This record gives sequence, C-alpha cells and structure tokens, in this order.
Amino acid sequence: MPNTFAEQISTKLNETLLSLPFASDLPEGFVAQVDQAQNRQFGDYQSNAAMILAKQLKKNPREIASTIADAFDGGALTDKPEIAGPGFINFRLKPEALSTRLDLLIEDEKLAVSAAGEKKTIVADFSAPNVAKPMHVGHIRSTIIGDSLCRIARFLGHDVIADNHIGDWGTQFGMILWGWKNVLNEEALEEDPIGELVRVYKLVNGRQKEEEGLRDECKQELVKLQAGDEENLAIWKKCIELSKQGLQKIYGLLDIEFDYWLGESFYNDALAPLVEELMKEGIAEESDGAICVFFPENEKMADKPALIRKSDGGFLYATSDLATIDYRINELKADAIWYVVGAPQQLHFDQIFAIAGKRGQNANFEFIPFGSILDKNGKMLKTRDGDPVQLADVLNESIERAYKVVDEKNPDFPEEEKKQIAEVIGIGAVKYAELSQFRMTDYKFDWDTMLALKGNTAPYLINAYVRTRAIFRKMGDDFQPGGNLVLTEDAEKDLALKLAQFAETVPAVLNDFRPNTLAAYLYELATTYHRFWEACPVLRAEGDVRYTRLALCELTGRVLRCGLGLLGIRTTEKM
RNA sequence: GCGCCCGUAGCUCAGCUGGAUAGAGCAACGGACUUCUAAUCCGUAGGUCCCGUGUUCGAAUCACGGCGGGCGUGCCA
Repeated sequence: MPNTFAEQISTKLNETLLSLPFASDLPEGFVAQVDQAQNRQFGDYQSNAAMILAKQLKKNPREIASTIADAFDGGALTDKPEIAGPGFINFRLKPEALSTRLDLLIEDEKLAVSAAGEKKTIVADFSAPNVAKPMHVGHIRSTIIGDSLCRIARFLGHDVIADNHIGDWGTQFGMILWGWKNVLNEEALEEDPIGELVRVYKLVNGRQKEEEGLRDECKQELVKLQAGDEENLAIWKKCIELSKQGLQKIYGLLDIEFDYWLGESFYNDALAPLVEELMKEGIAEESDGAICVFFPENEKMADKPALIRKSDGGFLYATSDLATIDYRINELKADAIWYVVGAPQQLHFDQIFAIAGKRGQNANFEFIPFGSILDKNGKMLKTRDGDPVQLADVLNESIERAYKVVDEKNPDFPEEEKKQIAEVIGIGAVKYAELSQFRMTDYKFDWDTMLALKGNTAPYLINAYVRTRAIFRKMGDDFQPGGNLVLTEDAEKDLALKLAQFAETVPAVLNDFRPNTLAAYLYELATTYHRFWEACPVLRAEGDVRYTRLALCELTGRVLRCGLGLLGIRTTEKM
C-alpha cells in the first residue's frame, strides 16, 4: 500500500533538504517531520523543520523555510509550499492528488491502512470478571477498551489472542461454598442463577464480617476445595458454569468474543513448582515466613517486595500472574502481552514485569491502565461493598432509551427493526462514551452522560453512516466504480482529505493505546460529511460531479463502518 | 513517608512524541426543513489551561518546587 500523504510529503521534503547548499551542515540523522495542519487556513500539512534547523544552522528560520520552499518540487502531490508565521512550511494538496487517493481507496478493502511493519503475536488480557459476582460498571472500561485494541491490532495484521483471565479461584469461594450449602434458594437458582449466586455471596460476605465463627467455617470450605474435596469441587464447577452462561449473555450483547477463558484456576498446578524454581534461581527468598521477591536494584520498588507465597503456604495473585506469563510465552508464543487493567494496579504490574525481567523473559509487556469510575460522591466504585450499578442494567437502560427515540422518529418501522436499531444504537452509545475519552481520565458515573444520544455520540456517527446508505437506497443501486473524479467544492476536498487520513489515524492508536484518537477522527469525519451533505446535492448532480459525490458517500460509509467496527460499534442501514 | 495518576469554558471532556488566535459536546440565545433521514446544519456567547520558577525562537504539553483531589504501598484480587 502506498504511503500516506504525510509520509509522501515527508519523503519529498527530506530529499529536498539533502539537495540544498547547507545539506552537509544538517545534524546527524535529521529527519523533517510533516504533520497534519492544525488549522485548515494554513493548508493541509505543515512542517516545522526550518525552525528546528534555524538554531543548528544559525540562520533566520523564515530564510531557511523559503530556501526549502523554493527548492521543493511538489510534483503531482502539492502546490508550491507557503511560508507563514515564525517559519512554518505549509503544504496544500493538489485536487488531483486527492482524486488519485480516492481512486485507490475505492479499490482497497483496508482503506489504505498499511499492515504493521512487524507482525506480532499479542495476548490481550482484559475484562477478567470474577465468577459469582456481577459485572458492574467498573468492568466496562477494561472490557470495551481491551476489545477495541484487539480489533485494531488484528486489523493491522497482528495475531491477537483475547484471553479472559476470569477470577475463578480465591477466597470468595469459601463464602460461596458455605452459602451454597446453607442459604441457597434452589428455585431462585433455577430462575436467575447469577442473581442467586450474587445474593448468596453478598449475604455471607456481610455476615462473616460480624461473625468470627462463620469466617472460620468459610475458610474451612475453601481449604477443603483447595485440597480437592469432591463435593466442593463439584459445587465450584457448577458455579463457574452458571457464571459463564451469564457472562456470555452480556458479551453477546456487547458483540465481544474471547479466544480463551483461562482463569486463575487453570494455573493452580503451576504455582508451587514456580515458587520452587524462583527460590532455586535466587530470585525469591524467604522473609518473615513468606516467600518474596525484592528489588534492591530499583529505587522505586526497593522497599516494595512482591509476595508470591504467604506464610500459611497459600499463593497470591502475583504468583498466578507469573504462571500466566509462562503459559502465554511458552505455549501461546506471545511476543507481546497487553494488560488492560485499572490504574491502581500499577505497582503490581511493575513488580510482575520486573520479575519476568529477572527470569529473562523479554516479551513486550504493556500495562494499559485506565482511570476509575466514581460514584456520586466522587468515591471509587468498589465491588465488595455497596451496590455498584450492574453492567447489564446500564446496557438495558441504554437500549431502552434508544428505542424511545427510534419509536418517536420512525413509528412506522416494523417492531423487529426498531428493536434491532435500538440495540445497535444503545450499545454503541455506551461503548462510544467510553472510547471517546482518554482512558486515564476518571469520571463520575452518570446515566445521562453515559447514555447521551445527542452531540458527540455514537448515534451522531451512525447517523452519518445511515445518510450515506440512504443515497444508494434512493438511487436503487450500489456504488459502481470506474468513473472520473473531479473535486471542485471545498466541502468535497475537505471530505476527501479526511477520508485519506484514516490511514494516518488507525496505526497511531497503538502508539499509546488511545482508541479515543480514532473516535475523535471518526467524529470529525462525520462532521465533515454532514457539512458536505448540506452543501453538495448528490443525486441531483450530473456526470462526473455526481460520480464524485457518490464515491465520497460510498467511501465515507465504508470508513465509518470500518472505523466504528474497530471501536466495536456496529452500524445500521436505517435509524 | 514514598510511589503512581489527575487538575483546561457553568457542566462533561479533547488537545500523544513542544508549534501559529487553546478546541468539541451539553446547557443558553438566534437562524435554516416544498430538498438524498433535521438523531442534521449555520451563527452568538462563554477561558488566570491549579499556582510559581526554569529550559526554548516558541510551553496546556518538558523539568523542578508548591497547592488541591484520587489511588497504591509485606501475607485480598
């Protein structure tokens, strides 16, 4: 796939620099950057190379800029560059360059997005809910961000393995087992398995805080489970089965799939040998009865050891995370492992990655943290106590609100269609609300913010897509390539440029794992299209103009569908 | 104590590797539907980018120091 406009201009610019009298004075390895223009009044692309070079060459930046601009041959790509401000070099694309690009996009399923240079096997660890506890809004971030990053990485040609590392082992099972045996309501379990498990968990969790005896009994149940007691093992398996069914329902609604569900319990047998090994290698040592790894070489963690075995012999989540890394590197052949996990776990992952380093495991580990969702009082939502809003309720409420709007605007649509549209829009709205903001930003949970349907939201983008489809529906035919493109109106050129820049946007998302940059691009594309829509009639136009506008509609539709797809958001033909 | 993150319009937030007059949405106000979906578009108004110092031709962005908030920090995950 040919390079993006930014790359093409950059190549020409650097060639130009080497042809100039001061070429030999350029700093070693200097490469001129070309960026999208901040403001369209200055052109389409800009470079600040002259200002950077001014210091090195001890010359006036505007003088250097004009030397460069004079020597720059834009060919079929750009007009003669202009100098502005303190020494910016501004480039404006020729309409022919835009048309050529559009012709290429029409032919290319991937819409000119190049595959990543080096294909990697990436294991993505996200969502990871706990068994027998409901998914609440706190899980939404990991789940939606992780899924989107997977889709983008796959689109760029990587092998991506989505692994749902569910919490299916641990202290909560002591309480659940005791509850199952003592306070379980069989009928309720039939009717609403998850609901009943949650009720039992909460009930026992609440009581054991007060009653010391109960706390011990729960602990006994846990010990029996870990020792392989048949009855407890059977109950445990049943709980996981029921929980998975409930989780699948939500993932189905969210249109999210995992390649593996390798929960914590999968690694149980690996934990004891792993600790042994770490001791033998001198990486771990005994301290106050527990087995720890110390990091004296790292200033920040020098006083923060990682515990991998408790003094009572039990293992911790650091231990199972280490065993998980072994499996992912050795069995799944991971080159990279991505953890989409809340920011509070920064230290934990610093430690885990440091231990992996000590063991010589040099996969590319990425901790991809996100900020907290706060309650009305600005406090973090906690799973343990209180009643955080359940994810399923958020999704259902969102679909319901979307349905009301569909029903109001299109009362004549068949019931089934209205429901489908409401689902696409409702789920899309929740996902877009999450993905359109920077992942580290904390936010207060608010129904109206999360489920908004106006402004910079999923329905706005989907509406732009629907409009592209409405044209072809009205025309009664699909887009037929092969015509002659002529871009004359500003609205057409603006749109063409935006479409071309999809290829500059998608790969950049993975630089810092920011799906919100893609969301922002799609919003701008939709806005640009809506403006084009107001300014340029399509079906009333004729000849090349009509063909050009049809092509712009077709491509806008494809980029929106593809881009929204990368965010995990579906589209609909009507709304 | 130490570490990490955050502080931008009335509200919710963009603004990655430093670039030109700091941008959106919501809310407010004023316009545009005999037209391919008005879930749209156009316009008005709204700012000590927490404070200070430094680096730089240039700082919301980088460094250092404060202030405010959140989270984490040896036997939960």
